Amino acid sequence: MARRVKTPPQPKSNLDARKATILEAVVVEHVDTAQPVGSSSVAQNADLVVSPATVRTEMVALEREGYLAQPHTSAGRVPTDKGYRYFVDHLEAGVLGPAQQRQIKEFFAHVRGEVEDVLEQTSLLLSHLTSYTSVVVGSGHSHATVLSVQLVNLDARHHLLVTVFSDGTVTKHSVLASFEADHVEVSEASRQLNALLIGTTLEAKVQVPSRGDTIAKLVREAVSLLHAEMPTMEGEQVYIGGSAKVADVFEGVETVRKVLGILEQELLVVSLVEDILDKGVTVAIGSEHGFEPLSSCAVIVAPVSLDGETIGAVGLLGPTRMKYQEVMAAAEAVSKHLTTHFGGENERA
Amino acid sequence: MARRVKTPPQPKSNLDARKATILEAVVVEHVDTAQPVGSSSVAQNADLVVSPATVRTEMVALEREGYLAQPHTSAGRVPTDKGYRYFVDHLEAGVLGPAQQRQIKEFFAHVRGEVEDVLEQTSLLLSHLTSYTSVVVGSGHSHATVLSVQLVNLDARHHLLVTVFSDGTVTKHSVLASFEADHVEVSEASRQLNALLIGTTLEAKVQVPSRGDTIAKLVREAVSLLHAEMPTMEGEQVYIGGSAKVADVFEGVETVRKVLGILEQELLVVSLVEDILDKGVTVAIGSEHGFEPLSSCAVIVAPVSLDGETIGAVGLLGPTRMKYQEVMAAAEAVSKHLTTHFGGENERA
DNA sequence: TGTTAGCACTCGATTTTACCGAGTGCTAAC
DNA sequence: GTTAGCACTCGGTAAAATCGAGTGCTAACA
Repeated sequence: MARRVKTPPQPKSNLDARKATILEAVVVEHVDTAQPVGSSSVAQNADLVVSPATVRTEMVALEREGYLAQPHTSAGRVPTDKGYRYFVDHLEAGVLGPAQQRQIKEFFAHVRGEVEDVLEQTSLLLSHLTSYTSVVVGSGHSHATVLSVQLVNLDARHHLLVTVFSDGTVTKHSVLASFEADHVEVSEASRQLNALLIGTTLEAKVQVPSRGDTIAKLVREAVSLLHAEMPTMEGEQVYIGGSAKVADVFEGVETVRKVLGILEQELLVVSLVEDILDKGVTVAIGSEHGFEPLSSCAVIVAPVSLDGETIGAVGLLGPTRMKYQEVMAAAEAVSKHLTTHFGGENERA
Repeated sequence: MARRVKTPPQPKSNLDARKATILEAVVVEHVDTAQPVGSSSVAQNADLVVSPATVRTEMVALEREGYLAQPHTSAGRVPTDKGYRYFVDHLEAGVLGPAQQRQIKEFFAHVRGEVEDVLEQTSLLLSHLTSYTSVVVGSGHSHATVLSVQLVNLDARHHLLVTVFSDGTVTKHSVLASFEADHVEVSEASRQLNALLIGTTLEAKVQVPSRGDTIAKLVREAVSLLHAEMPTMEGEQVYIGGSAKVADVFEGVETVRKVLGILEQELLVVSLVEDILDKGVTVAIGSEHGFEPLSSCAVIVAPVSLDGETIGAVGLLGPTRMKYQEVMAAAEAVSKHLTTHFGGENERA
């Protein structure tokens, strides 16, 4: 039962100033200590000038309204998902520490290489920066156009279809033909494929030759292979950085196992991140993403765009008890840098 | 201090039959129960017809010789690395369960797609089969020959060098030129590159044009990019399956964290596997691989070859307390299947 | 009416103690 | 060389005792 997150922020979450302060104090302390927070530490800590007793009264109210929970009688309070949600919704944009800022600048000043490499490195950066597990997603090339297609023959029946797209990605497909084709025929097929496909996107229909000769058959085979890729997630790239952090950050072997298991299924991770992005949200807390096995996790995402188009995302996965401000700032900073990195690179207008 | 593993098996490991039986019983039971093993259970269990007291005497000897250890006085015995080593050295080849055999057959009968996909799937198979973490390594294409080179231009200064090798791998390299080049020049460079490189390996030196024109510069740039790849591990492929199993199989969060951290550094994993392969060994137990952070692990490897050449390996990583027989059988079976899978595919002689 | 001090009470966490028993090493008899 | 017998060790578990952080409630207070 996923809690729906609407674009208008905090539909009815209106807490008076003091309750808000108390909630915030509880979140901050609990994130820091991982322990239930008692009334007295809140009373001292925050810039409230009230007694613990008053705080207690407020806490009872906050609990009734679902922002806090009590692990058991006579323990302190712990934020609920709803409590965290209020907290992040009312978080003013965090600033990154100077050391981290420098680290990011440094990184993007020196990083080079293929897009794939950059994304992979970025995922490591993010994970180092935040000490949570990071996910970097590069969207598939659904509206990239074909720059070049080439059919290379390995032997009489095996060929390799290599396609270059305008976004710089390269795909390969094995073509296993039921008939033999020689070098000349393959070259000709290659030429025809180029003529046919260059400039098109994979979504576009193309007119394939219906003749029955070897060349036409090769062409048809190749085109269908390429287009078969579309409906699947193929072409999506996922880079997961710091999965070892899972063991640090979650307590309980069971949780660790579950989260690691999820991370292994990269398709799942991609769709999770994209779901969250689609909702227009940057943070999904606990059950909000509607993905039960990760109900003790929070996921923070930030889109990476190019020409107004979302071409990927960076994400961070940690426990709901997470340093939201820092992590959100890091995700945002990195996604911005990535955006300009690719933007600057592709100045081919 | 890595224990050297020489080709001549068990240099001085000669235990009389009874000691061997006892050691074996201890290993088997401890692998099964994860508990120290006492003299009485050994006396009952094994087909020894001696009393616990006798077993105890033998155990004292085995401990003195370094095959067994005692967690503390008045606990049972636990095998040492040396104990496990003796055990696996004297293991007759295990047979796979019929269910597993079927699973493997099934898998290789139905698997298709690119080599990379097959290897990745295989790593999942292995991990399912054994419930340990698996590592599948594909060697780089160091002696594959170039089948095709193509330079595709993205814009005036950005080009993409796409190379197809005889082993079916495809690489891409961004070429960022300091000068502009038009479509025609790039095509010509592409043509020349083909003439120059087709049929060569990346190890071979080629005669690049020394002229100063755009085309020659492009060609030189491309060739140097390709050759720069060689010394690094690039081209190595690693597929790790079931890293979540780490959390099941090792006790202690600390160990889990450490092992996961290692697994993240894929280069490390590759070199570990290749080290073990180089030693001509199939099992590295505990400190044998000389890699301290994995001192509580055993690694089982099996090479995958093609035409007598080792083209990759499958590996399994678990605790030293591991089901060696089963796992070795699985690794061997899968590596055999992989070998014939690729062997059968590439019948282009 | 909202705030606070006071207080009895709860209940998980920690420490203490007691105890059990699996397993050992040794010795003496077979 | 093997075995039964036996005293001894020591980790693991369970029961008991204790502690104290934190609560909810009530009554007094501003």
